[in-house]
Amino acid sequence: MPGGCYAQQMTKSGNRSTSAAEDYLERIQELIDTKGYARVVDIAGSLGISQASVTNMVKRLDAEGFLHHEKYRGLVLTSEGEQIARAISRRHRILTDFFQLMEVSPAEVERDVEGMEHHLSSASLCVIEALYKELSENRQLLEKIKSSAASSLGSSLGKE
Amino acid sequence: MPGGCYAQQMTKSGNRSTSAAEDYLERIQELIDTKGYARVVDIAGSLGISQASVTNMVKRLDAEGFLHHEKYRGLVLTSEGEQIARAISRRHRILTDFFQLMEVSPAEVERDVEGMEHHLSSASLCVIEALYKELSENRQLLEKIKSSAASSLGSSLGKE
DNA sequence: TTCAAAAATTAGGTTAGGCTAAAATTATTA
DNA sequence: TAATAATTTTAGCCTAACCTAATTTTTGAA
Repeated sequence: MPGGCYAQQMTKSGNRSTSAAEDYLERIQELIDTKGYARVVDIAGSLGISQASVTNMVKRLDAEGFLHHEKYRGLVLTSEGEQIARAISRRHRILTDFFQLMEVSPAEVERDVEGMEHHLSSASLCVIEALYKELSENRQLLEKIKSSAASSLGSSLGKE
Repeated sequence: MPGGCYAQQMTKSGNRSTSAAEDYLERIQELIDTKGYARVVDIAGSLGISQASVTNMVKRLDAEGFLHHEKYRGLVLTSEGEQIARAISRRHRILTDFFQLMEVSPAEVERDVEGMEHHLSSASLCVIEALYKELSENRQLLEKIKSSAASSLGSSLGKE
């Protein structure tokens, strides 16, 4: 079966990417995909943090080999950085698809996925992916699960 | 339906509990449940951090109203602290049950759940719970999902 | 082509959550 | 009960990741 559930998040060289670093790489890749380039000001806007913070992190990501940065000029991801960005973004998509299918509210999906995407093993991700596949092909089952979830959610105060 | 999917993680007073604080509260409750008391040295051992760090966090949790601490003596959770501990511990159980059912390896389940349990909305948790219920009653479906997950995992390098 | 606005960087500061080493307190045992 | 061991706390330090304010560089419009 093609499109397997790969999801490595470590680098060959042993460099550890933190959750924050992974978020930056993911956004940078997104910006490059959509606009062709990623400026500090756009990264900052997209992540909701200051430009100064972005500059600092970019410096660090350069030092760690995830991207190349030329001062006042621009940046490009290395293959290592791009690999991480793609992996995170794939996790993001799988998790988002899954929770959206289950009709969790958009705001909650976003928050939950953002919180989870850096922490799931490949195995668990594959489980989510398999469930998504099954439930999107089996609407009757999907309805059963959704109503079961909704009824137990109903008997509580909710959280957000 | 009893035993609804409540999972609030905020306090009435508006005190925000961070992930770290929630981990402490969860462990403290566990220790109290099993040994009757929670000492600094045991909390430290259980979380794998230094006793000094525990003392500091305990001071903070006291100041924020999650527990009462008497120096050199001991500590007890307030109802607010206990409420958070129970909520987190319930999330922990639901997630662990789910991934165990899916035959994710024990080490991965532990890491994944630890990473997720502080970030999931009630709605998403209810979905997981509903899936657990359905899959544990429908072995045929369970096998289908597991083999689908395993096959897509197989076509990758894995991660851990 | 110059100069103001925009973008990027630097400098210096904060907070959370860790750490070690040393001091203080409590518990245990000879 | 006195000394040693265990536990807890304090003091001081570190890192990641953010911040604001000030400065430098680049860009774009008159």
